[in-house]
Amino acid sequence: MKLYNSMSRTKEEFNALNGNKVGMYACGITAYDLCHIGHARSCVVFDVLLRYLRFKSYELTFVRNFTDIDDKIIKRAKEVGMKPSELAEKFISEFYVDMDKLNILRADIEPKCTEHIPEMIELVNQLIAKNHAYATPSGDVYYRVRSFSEYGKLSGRNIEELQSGARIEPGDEKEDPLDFALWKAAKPDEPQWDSPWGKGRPGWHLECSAMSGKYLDQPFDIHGGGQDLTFPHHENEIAQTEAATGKPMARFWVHNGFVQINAEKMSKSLGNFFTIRDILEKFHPEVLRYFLLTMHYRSPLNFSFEAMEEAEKGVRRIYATLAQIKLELERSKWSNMELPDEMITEYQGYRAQWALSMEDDLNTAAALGHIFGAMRLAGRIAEDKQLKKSQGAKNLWALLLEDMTRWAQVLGVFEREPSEFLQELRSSRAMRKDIDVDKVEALLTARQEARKAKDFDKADAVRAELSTLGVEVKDTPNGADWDVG
RNA sequence: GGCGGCAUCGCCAAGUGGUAAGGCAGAGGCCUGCAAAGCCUUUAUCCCCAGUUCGAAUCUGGGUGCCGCCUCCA
Repeated sequence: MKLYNSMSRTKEEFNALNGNKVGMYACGITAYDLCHIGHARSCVVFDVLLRYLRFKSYELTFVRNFTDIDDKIIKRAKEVGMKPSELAEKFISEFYVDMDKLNILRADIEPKCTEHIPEMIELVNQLIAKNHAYATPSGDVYYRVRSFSEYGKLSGRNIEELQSGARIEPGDEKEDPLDFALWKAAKPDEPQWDSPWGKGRPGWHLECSAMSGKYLDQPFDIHGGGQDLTFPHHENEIAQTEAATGKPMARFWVHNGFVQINAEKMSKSLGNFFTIRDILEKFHPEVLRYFLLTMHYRSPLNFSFEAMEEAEKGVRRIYATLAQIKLELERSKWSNMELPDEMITEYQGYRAQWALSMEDDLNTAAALGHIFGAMRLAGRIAEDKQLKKSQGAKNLWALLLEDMTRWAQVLGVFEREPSEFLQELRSSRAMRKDIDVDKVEALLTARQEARKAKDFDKADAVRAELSTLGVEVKDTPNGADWDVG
């Protein structure tokens, strides 16, 4: 497959160096608050990458860390009167709640920063020994950025450009404004660990170098994260790891694009901030996951509730078609008729295009387009009175369901039993629109009785009433059904 | 100021040299007691200008507009 490598700024052919073993590391969350849509996107993107690599039979080891100690955690813990470790634990468990709903698979290894202090200290020791780092009298340790000649290679910056923007805070003991902290001397009332430089705690960038180094062979295959982590976080990881080991850190650097609100960056300061929970109050989690896959992972993605409603319709349509096909397949007798060759060819086209799309830098948006194509074809066959009873239709539908299982497994959507999912989706929509389900059922029964008596005026009146409630009635061969309009 | 990205139908969105996927919305039709759902048909020459090429949404140069990073951030 082709994968865009931020380091080379091109799509490159991805292959594993070590047989079919692949090591992947993604920067996880800092556990100080609930996850927002941006986290959801990043996690979905790397979840699909992980699923796809496994689908392609790579033997993948995926590491995703938790930052469970840093400035933000300490600050928030003070605000709410918790210990930083308690706060981090709380938000790590909240993370799992959200991610499970979004059908994000667990990483193989989910290391926590505070459980890897010795590894980090060891890494700092190596850097000091190689003159890439220095301790200050107060017990801070800084990375000597100018000692690493390749600094800036990932983010495409050079030292001089960075120099102009860098500042020294009062009281800093840095040799150079560009230097960044590897180890921070302890402050009173803050979590601290013993180290050769006195009590203190690790800097943020250090943990990813230490933990990826511990769990993955270097260079490992894929390092992922949000676009904003490119600089300085990933740049600093590279500086740390490569200066210490003398080996490249990772072969592919993969960055997902940002979620935006009204074409602007989502941030707390702008007040345009949505947590995953905010969304799931109104929408089924699978709708969110689907929505996140309708755009290429490197593009900025504009979030809105209107866009979510559209996504919801898309998901519903796929499942509705699947449900219809499953129903059709219950037929016991099939004619000997085969499908026209053009239909077979068309179907094979969607199938092939799906694979090509995924091969091309994980183009889930295009892949979904081809799934729609396949669904439309399936529906077209079901519309044809002759074809729908044919052996040919049966074979194609069975093949489609089989393919769909694979597609769903990779994308992490459309995995559910269609009828069950449609029920859940309807409940979710009914809740969002404040629809009283019991009342709807009662009206529906009344309408059915009227219809049985051929009292269509009354039946239509009831339907009109349902319509004002926001409910649309569907008459099917198996009775009346309803959905949120 | 430096670095980078983006601009495709009413909206969302694929498409990196060979003649514009798909979704949502709209229109007409089939189906239906009437509807809904579904299916069929239908709606673009790709921000502007110049250039390269037999051929460009796709490459080059210039312009305009928007966004991101450079400070914690998925």
